[in-house]
Amino acid sequence: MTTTPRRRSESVRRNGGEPAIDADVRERVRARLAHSDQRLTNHRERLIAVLATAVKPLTIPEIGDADPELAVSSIYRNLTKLEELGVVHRVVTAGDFAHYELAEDLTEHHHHHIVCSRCGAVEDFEASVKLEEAVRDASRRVVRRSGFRIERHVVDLIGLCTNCASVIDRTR
Amino acid sequence: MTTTPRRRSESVRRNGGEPAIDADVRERVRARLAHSDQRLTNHRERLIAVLATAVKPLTIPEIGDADPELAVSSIYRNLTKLEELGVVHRVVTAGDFAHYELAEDLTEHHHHHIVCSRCGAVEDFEASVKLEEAVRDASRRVVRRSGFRIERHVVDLIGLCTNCASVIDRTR
DNA sequence: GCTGAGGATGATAGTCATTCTCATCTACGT
DNA sequence: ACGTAGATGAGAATGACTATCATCCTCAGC
Repeated sequence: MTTTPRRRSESVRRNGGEPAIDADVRERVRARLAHSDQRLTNHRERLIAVLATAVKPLTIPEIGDADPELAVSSIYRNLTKLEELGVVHRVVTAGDFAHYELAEDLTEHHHHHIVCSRCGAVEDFEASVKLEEAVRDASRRVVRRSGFRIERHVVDLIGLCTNCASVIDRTR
Repeated sequence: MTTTPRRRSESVRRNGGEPAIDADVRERVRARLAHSDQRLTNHRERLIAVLATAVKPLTIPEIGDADPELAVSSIYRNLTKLEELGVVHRVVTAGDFAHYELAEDLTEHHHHHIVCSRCGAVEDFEASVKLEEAVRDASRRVVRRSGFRIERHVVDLIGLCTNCASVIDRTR
């Protein structure tokens, strides 16, 4: 991977206090896990709490920083399982680490991403109704034409975050 | 990474013959390299020829298969350099390998991707005018609001390719 | 409360795509 | 032809991610 500067979590929580999941979200997660005979363990709940209180998709180091009780190997194992069950989504960028966020049908908060092509940093943004309609149309057309079974879409705006932009300007 | 089935290139060429670049594209690539004091070497030209004749973004193994003369380490080194110069784009998916394609302003062929969330396979599709307008609008809004310097956008439709869909159906 | 069995945890070792190293080669100006 | 800056390629190194396995929970049945 590219020699990306390693950022760690600064202000990653939506609020300052203890991470606590919305009871509603917790029950929906529990239901989805139960559906596949999976338990909502203490650690999984804390993992989801960290993601639920974040304002943007988090990397594994960021999750570990947010709750140091969580062992790295368990974070990886649980994120993989939770992704299979559709509870979380992996957001792939150009950076060194994958980013994870809660699935949108749990948070009721459909959004898209602004991604820095240099360091892989991710931010959220919400799209217009027109954009969503157009994507839905395209999706339908593709399903009909190709054999793909489309499940969701990604609309990313790629560019340089302020930090990387200034670094590049200085280099030139 | 997930236990992705390792595909190799099957029908990856747009035509069956020797890979040859469109003279127009070659000159534009040469110009862009010269602008940064880089040479369009024989190997770089062949690398670009492989990408230019492909119908979809290619992985490094696929590039190596298409032209076995190209050493893997050189493919990586040159793709990295060419990406910095905006000649190629890296397409990140959930699969084991990154995919590369020629930059759109070289091919004059703006398109988007259908990505399999299970094996990372990628196909191209073209978007409607409405979608493109909506994305452009969103992009402008984001530039004004965040500090990001938006350079391009990605619209991916995520789902399961026919192959992975049938595998999953069989598992259930 | 006690027990046992299936699953969860976490330290550590392993894997493998990607990057780095460096000895060699090539292309171009002089 | 010569020198040099850059390009090449084989192999080593890196590091994100996964697999392993001994240990720890959790909970149903007693």
